[in-house]
Amino acid sequence: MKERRVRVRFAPSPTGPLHMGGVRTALYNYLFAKKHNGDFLLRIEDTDQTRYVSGAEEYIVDALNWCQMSIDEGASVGGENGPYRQSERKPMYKQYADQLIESGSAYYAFDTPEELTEMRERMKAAGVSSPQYNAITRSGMKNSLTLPAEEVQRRLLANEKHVIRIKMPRNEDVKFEDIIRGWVSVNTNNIDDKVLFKSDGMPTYHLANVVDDYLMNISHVIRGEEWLPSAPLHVLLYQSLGWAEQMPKFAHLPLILKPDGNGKLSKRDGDRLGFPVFPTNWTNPETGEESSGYRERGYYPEAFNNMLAFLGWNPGTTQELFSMQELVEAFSLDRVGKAGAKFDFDKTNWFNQQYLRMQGGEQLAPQLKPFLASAQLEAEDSYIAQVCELMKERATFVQDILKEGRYFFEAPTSYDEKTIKKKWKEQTPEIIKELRDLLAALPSFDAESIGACFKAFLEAKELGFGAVMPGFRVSVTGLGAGASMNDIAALLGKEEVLNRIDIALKTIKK
RNA sequence: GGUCCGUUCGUCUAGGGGUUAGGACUCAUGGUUUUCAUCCAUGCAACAGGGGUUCGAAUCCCCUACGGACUACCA
Repeated sequence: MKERRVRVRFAPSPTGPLHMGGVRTALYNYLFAKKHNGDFLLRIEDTDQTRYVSGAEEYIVDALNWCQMSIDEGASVGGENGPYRQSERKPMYKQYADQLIESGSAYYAFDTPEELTEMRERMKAAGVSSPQYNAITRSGMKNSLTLPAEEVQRRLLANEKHVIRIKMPRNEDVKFEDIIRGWVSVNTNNIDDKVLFKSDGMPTYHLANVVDDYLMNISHVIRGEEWLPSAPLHVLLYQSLGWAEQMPKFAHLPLILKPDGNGKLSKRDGDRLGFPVFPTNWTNPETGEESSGYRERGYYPEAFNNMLAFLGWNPGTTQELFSMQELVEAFSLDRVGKAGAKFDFDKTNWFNQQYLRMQGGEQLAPQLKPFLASAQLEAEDSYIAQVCELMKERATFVQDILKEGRYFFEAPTSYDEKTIKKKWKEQTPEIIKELRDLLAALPSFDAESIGACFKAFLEAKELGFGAVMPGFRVSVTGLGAGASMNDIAALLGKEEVLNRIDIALKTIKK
């Protein structure tokens, strides 16, 4: 049998920013597509006009972009199967709804919202916990199954408000094989007569989704587990429309759970727990409320992707650091777990730290520059690169290099109190002064010479490291801890170091 | 409530009949370091419970418990 070309879609609805769970779904789709040399489409599911949020679609495209998932087909890039916004595909759906009516798989329903709630309440009162519009209840409602044909015609011609519902068969087992979960079987008695076509002329998710996946020749539907319960309905739709042969394979992904308590990670968990849930910053256009994103917090998209990929998937080896290309090569849906994964912020930071460290000082320098600029500090590129190289081991984000090593770019304006209190003894000024003069006489001011000089000084004076080093460090950096003083001093240069010592000796008072 | 899906260290997970149940993050301890971080080493720590099947079950089956998703003219 000829293999079908792999075509997958990520199909968010533009009701707000994408959150991590959505990004991971997109990522798995992307990885799967690329692994099989297939296509990754972005389809905007905006059939609910009342929930449309302006800027959300742009946000989604931008976020995907930042995460380095290139879109093969979509509204932002075009393609042969467009349009890629369901609102723009509106005229395409009606015929399929009509087809379902003609084949007897669907029917018109004229019930008003009030009548529907009335029915539900009546059922509840009768002891039915979750009332459904189904094979039983539909006989008591106003629809083309109960109303005389002439009246249905009359109402239709009069343009009376109506929806189209699927006629869910009675007592049939719908089975399908999910790539992640295996065979899933649901009896149709448990599924209601879902609305396929709304009274506003738009299809619901279910119809639009199936029609579009068919028309766009989607081979695999990879989506969140929240869709598992409606998958049987979709399967039925493919069958009723005569598309059983073209039905895509399904893979329902486990959910990403809140790190605390229970439940799936939601948009509202945002900054509540001290970490972003969004890939990039988002400002709610209605309320002006701001939510922080990984990009702006200083995370690398590679680290973010790597972390996300491992939330529910693993390569089966002990390798944890994967470039996008490696992820593509290693990815397989077989290795996606079934159970939900709690998000772990510590691990996310660890990934970022690893990615930071892989880079050389020259790579890091341009990243640090904007932070220097906004702190109104400046330095030569090669100097910044050296600072980065020296400091990267102790940073999680590039900006940490500035945070931890501000003294590389300006003389300390204050001195760490704890260190002064504990280490700045009565004789310290005198010792530091002597060391200063020794350093001043050094012909070559490199780390090695400084180290040698320092050591010789200790030996001559019969002093321990602890008696000299903290004073030296705090004088030059203002801090009690940090990178090797030899390296720091060498980088700063002789003049600057001597200068700082002089100032410190004048300034520091016990 | 109903339907469906799930359950291995605190967290992410490996493992699919015979393993001292492995790795990673976190944490703790020790070593390296003038210090902090890094790095290295070590440690803490798990098969939800009960029944089967089997010579043998974390692994297969059933039940229970717990968790989750869904239950709209939202996706």
